Amino acid sequence: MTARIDVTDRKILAELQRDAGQSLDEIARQVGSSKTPVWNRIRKLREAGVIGQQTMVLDAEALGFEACFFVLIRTSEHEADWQAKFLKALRDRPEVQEAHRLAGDIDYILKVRVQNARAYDVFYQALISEVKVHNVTALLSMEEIKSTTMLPLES
Amino acid sequence: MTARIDVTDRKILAELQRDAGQSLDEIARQVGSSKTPVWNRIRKLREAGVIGQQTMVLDAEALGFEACFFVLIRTSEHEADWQAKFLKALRDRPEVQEAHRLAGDIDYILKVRVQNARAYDVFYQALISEVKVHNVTALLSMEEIKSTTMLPLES
DNA sequence: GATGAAACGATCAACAT
DNA sequence: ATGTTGATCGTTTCATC
Repeated sequence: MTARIDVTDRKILAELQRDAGQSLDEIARQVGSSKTPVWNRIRKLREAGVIGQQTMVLDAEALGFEACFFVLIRTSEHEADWQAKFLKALRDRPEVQEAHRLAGDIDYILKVRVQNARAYDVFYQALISEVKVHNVTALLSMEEIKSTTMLPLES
Repeated sequence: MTARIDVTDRKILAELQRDAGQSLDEIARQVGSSKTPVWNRIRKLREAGVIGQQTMVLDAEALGFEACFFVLIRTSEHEADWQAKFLKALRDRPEVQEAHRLAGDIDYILKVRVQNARAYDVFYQALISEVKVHNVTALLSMEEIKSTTMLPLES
């Protein structure tokens, strides 16, 4: 299933996640190879789904998204169709940037990025009116110390 | 300070975060403009810091990062130099993908991506030996329902 | 894995509105 | 001031060795 990913592949991936804008020549130089083999590897990694979306990371604050909440959710419902409905609600709401189902006491965690506290409340009210949840705790971020999607690929 | 960002800028940004690989011509067509003005706007947004890193999002699981933890941290220390040391520790550790300072009861939340539970323990032991923390709760992700850095820019 | 050719895209200057 | 055109240059893509 999973294609074998060797040291050169990992170096290429490390470069691509660091700066997806650089040219093949630059990447080839960094990984100690040349254009064509690098290009073929990238194509294969893309086909295998190892490489996903290519995006520009934007400055949330500059665009008016000044509030960020982490939301801890406990629920008493664990039937399949409740879950399907809940997951769909999360996937459909663009303010939800992350959603994970957890092991243990707390069932779900969300990261929600909104304009301000009032916009969070609108989101919250809409969510709880759509699906029943037992307990919700919102943690308000005061400062984003770090935020990256980069994986440490130096192995 | 913050440059005015108009509707066209927002449309361009929406396209760039959706797919940073598309050509200027495509973007221009999508936003109803043409190449040069779009290019000038992108340059300005880049200079203003609204556009940050250009990256490829990789499949963490395919690369062997099979465990993801959210870590809730309480501390009793609130002096400036403790904080500086703590923040530096977080920024220096590549397994920390997100770190936020919070309002309220819990002081910090981290998102930590590692190979497996044992690698998390190594990280945890290293962190608490570097800086004193009062209380740590780790939430283990069982399923990544959603993960994006995209901001909802349809305003 | 290297070479090179053809298609394509970015960048910028000169021009037009 | 802002949009349009096109020339130039670099890059990607792919066939061939």
